[in-house]
Amino acid sequence: MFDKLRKYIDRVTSAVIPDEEFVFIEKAFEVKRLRKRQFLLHQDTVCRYMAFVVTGALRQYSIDEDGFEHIVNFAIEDWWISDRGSLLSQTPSRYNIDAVEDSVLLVTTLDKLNVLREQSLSFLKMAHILDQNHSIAAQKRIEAGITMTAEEKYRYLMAANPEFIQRFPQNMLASYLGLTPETMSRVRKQVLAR
Amino acid sequence: MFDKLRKYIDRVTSAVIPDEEFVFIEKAFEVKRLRKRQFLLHQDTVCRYMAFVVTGALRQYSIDEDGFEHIVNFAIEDWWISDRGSLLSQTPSRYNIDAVEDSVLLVTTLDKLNVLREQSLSFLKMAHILDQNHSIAAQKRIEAGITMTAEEKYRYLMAANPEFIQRFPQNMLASYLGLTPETMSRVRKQVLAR
DNA sequence: CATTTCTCTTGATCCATATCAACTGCATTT
DNA sequence: AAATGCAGTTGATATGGATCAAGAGAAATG
Repeated sequence: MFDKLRKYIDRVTSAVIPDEEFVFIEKAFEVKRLRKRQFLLHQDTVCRYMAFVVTGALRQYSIDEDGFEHIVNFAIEDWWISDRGSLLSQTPSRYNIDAVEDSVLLVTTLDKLNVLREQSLSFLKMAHILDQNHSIAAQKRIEAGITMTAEEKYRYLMAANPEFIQRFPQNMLASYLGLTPETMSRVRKQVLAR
Repeated sequence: MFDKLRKYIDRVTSAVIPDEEFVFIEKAFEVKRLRKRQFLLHQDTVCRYMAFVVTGALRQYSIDEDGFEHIVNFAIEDWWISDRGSLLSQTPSRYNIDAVEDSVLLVTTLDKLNVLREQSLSFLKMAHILDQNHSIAAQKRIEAGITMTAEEKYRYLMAANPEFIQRFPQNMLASYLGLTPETMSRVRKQVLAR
């Protein structure tokens, strides 16, 4: 359970966490299990958790005035998921996060997170690297949105996150790319044809 | 010159930097002046600087295979600009950054940045807050890209960054929103009509 | 295991935005 | 002040992707 998180931190920091440091990390997290369709975050509530995905798959999405869902993020094993804006400022979130598959998470709260960053240098480092990676990926995704055609978006997804394509149903992938399921189906056919 | 940066850090951290700490910050930065059209970063080169804009205006953009520019970021007074991905990993950038107006910057390098984060707690805090804000804004922009119509994008820009509309020519704003200048012009007319 | 409910596909049509083109200032250069 | 060029506007036309509709599997549910 916690071992998965430990290995993850070792990997992204390219180091090995000392046992005495990992104790703090263990104490800051608790296990949370979600069945498919259960929620980690409901819109209009304050985001309580920052979650590390041990097993399973989740999605983060908003719902527009016409009731349509727009998926803004996915998370699978070894990913983090939360609404940082809401968590940090303790204001209601515009997003929902729910489980696409039965999932096991390690969750922590804002307070514990703040303490943890002071207690564990490894964790601080990891958080920093995470921020960087996140910001780089976000930059690329913004660019994709204003630059790419439907087919290019799909190809980009195949290149950047092939796991997602195996893992999530096509209508969700379509939403994530900002396409309709119909267009997604046609584009996929096109791309696979060559 | 440096006073602008000092006030900025005080403001975002909601605190006052002690003099002895600000000395480190002053030492880590140097002044760089750019005339309109001069570059801070050329694509295919490694990004050297993280820059704080004292006065002026800059843009960050990529150029696609057909030679079209796509603006991914603007920066004006009190904004930071850099290609973090390139700076951090010391790999060639896909972006250009140039001055849209004559500009005065305070620039620092990766090495100095790393030292600075250890020397100044205020700076570390600021960097952290910056990361958060950046990641929240990026999330929203991604959502905007997959959710909004042309008119909604323009309205969103008016709401989120009204300074940009005064400051940058319309064709650049169009590129930033992922629209053609023609569509931009029509949408603007629409919006201003009411 | 039958029934209901999703998901995906395919076709027909529609619409928002891109593209192409011409014209009008402004601003910059000579 | 004439010449050149660029930013913005407006109109006509084209097109990528959305929408609407129907059917076929696949999967969840009683």
